[in-house]
Amino acid sequence: MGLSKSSFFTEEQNILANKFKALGHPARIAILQFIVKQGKCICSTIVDELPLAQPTISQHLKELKAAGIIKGSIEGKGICYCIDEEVIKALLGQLTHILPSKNETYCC
Amino acid sequence: MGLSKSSFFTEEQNILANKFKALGHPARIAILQFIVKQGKCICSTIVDELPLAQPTISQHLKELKAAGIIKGSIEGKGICYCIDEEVIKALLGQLTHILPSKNETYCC
DNA sequence: ATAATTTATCGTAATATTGCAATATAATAA
DNA sequence: TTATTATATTGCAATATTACGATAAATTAT
Repeated sequence: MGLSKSSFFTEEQNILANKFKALGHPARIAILQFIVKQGKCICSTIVDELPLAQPTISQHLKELKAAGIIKGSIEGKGICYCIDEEVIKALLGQLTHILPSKNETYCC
Repeated sequence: MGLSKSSFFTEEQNILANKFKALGHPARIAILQFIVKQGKCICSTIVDELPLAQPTISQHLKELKAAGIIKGSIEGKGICYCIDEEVIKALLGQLTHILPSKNETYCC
């Protein structure tokens, strides 16, 4: 029925899936890469950098923030976003768990 | 207009986003975790394990396979799926790149 | 206060995803 | 051959996402 049956899965599975989902769009990957490239936080420079309208960028930033991937804080005129290191580290850990241990035998 | 403007982004960004997108659903996380738990590949045991109909599981497996996250091979009666280690390793590497280097200063 | 700048929200059209019943396909078993 | 078992595909309804114009809200500058 189109409704994703998230209630049938564990809270952990839903949260993890949600973070990956937030990373699952080229615009959001581009935004993250740009934030990392700038080193320090930036704000609406992203709008000048990417071929998307300001409301669209704003929406993507909101999603990344809702998933906990980035943090934002007011800085002077605008809002300054940056990567939440802890979240990325946690994702790395969880992806490592999905990596099967090396000494097992596989069939494929 | 709803159409994701993937042509405006690099091939690399699109492929990476696609893999994350494949991981961005609780059912697919559950499927991957189950495959890992079983160690060896399994096939339609997933259907008995998860609260989803067989065509739905089949569709999720197809998406995971299309994104290159899992591999499948015919084994006896059924089809045997397993994690593609190399892909997970590559994802780990790319996530590490998104992790900013530690000695920088952040504003958030 | 007014203007300028920056970011967020609303509304809505186009498209994509999700889930499943029904059905098809493929391979083995009897 | 005819069953049986395992997986894939089709078609469709319900819902979600994507993108953006218009507009609002918030802040700084003049």
